[in-house]
Amino acid sequence: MSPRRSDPTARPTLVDIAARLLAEEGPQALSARRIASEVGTSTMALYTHFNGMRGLVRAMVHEGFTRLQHYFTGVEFSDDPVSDLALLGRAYRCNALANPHLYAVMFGGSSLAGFSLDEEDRQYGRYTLAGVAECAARCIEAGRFHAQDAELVAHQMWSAVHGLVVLELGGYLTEPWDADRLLEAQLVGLMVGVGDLRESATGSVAESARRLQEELVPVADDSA
Amino acid sequence: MSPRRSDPTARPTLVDIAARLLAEEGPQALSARRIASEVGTSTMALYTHFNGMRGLVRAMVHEGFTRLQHYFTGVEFSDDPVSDLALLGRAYRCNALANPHLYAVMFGGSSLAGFSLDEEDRQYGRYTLAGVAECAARCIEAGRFHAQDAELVAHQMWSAVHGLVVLELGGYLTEPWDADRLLEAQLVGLMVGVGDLRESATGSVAESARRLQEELVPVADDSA
DNA sequence: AGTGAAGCAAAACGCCGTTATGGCAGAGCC
DNA sequence: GGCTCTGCCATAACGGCGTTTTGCTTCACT
Repeated sequence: MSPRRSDPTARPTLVDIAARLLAEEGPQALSARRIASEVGTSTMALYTHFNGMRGLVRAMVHEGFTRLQHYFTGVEFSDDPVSDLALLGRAYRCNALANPHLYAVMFGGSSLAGFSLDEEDRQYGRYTLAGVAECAARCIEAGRFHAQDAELVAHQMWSAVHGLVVLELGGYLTEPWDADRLLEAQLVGLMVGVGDLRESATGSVAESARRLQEELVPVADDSA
Repeated sequence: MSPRRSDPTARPTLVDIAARLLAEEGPQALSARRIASEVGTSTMALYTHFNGMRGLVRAMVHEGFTRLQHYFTGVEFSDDPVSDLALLGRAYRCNALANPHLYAVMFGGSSLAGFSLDEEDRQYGRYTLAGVAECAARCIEAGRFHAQDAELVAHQMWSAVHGLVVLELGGYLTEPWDADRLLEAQLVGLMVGVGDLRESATGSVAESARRLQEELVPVADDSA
């Protein structure tokens, strides 16, 4: 009945090749026939293992959230939780820029092969962001934020950075209001908006920019 | 060479029917054959008038921005520019909720028929948001915002609300952190983040919620 | 009336996702 | 060893897709 969503031992190659195809040549290269010929089998393999094209796209979405999770776990908690939160935002963007097409499929855009997420997929996605809420809670505990609801703060963070990334991937952000500059303003604005002092927020965001190079880039580079 | 992008006198029916099809049955109903049979012609009409499927999707994107513009012009400037700005954010969301599939195509999601926007399309989209920057400038002039760059504020506003809407349309925002609640927090957070006093921001955002019913809903309902 | 261009119907081409059929290899059992 | 049974996949077909070609019709202009 249900497609074998993520059985890494059985056919890791198929979803990997599909992900590579999507990343390198975009959505239109991701056809059942093309994948099959790339793997060296017939299209039937795709049906026995993934119950069709939709099942494979679903498996790829899960893979996408796993990669996002990987970026998130790369940020270590410091004694400045606001800096941690800003770094999580940067990590979110890094993942999206590293896997732009996959990211587009994950968040409802790119209706690939008539694929649409179901509630289980979305719950899977929400769970990935649990760490952000945890970090927001630490900001509140530290007295940096006046906001009370850590989950709400996490969702504000999510939608703000997500919106920036979608516009960036869509090519809407160009000089002089490019994504890099907008991100800095957006992060500081977010922290101040939920209660941090502007001076503290500016410092923490700047600190997170420093940590991006030192902590996160090595994590992104290591080969799984 | 170039497809007749928006020639309202020649074939208004074709793009209208296509838009209706997209709105009522979603992206997979939007096929050249289906549209042709709905209009009562052959698929060739689609090529003589729009240079193929991509050209028609492009025309629909322009139509989408026109609708967004229509929502924007529905908000009248009051003597509280922050309330105006918040209302523009609400108008943006209203348009997206009224035309969800079209909205998805406009912003890079939903790679319909291999369609992708070109720089002209994006410039068309950016121009639509000029009014937001204008309103942000009025907030700055009124001394409500500490931020200096009105365009930057407009972009922050855009990406924050855009992100919220994309997550909402993707089904990611559920109780108790639903889109309605998140929008209120996001709007207040934005205003405070760019320099408004929390008390003033809360008042202006609440005022904009009142105006949404009085000003904008009538505009949305009037038939063109 | 003659001529030109424009618009569209019909059919075909090469893709697509999907399904039905059938062959083949290996496991379990006698 | 032989037998069956099951999982896996190659092949081929089906319907639908966007697009192109061809040619007919219609209509404006001289």
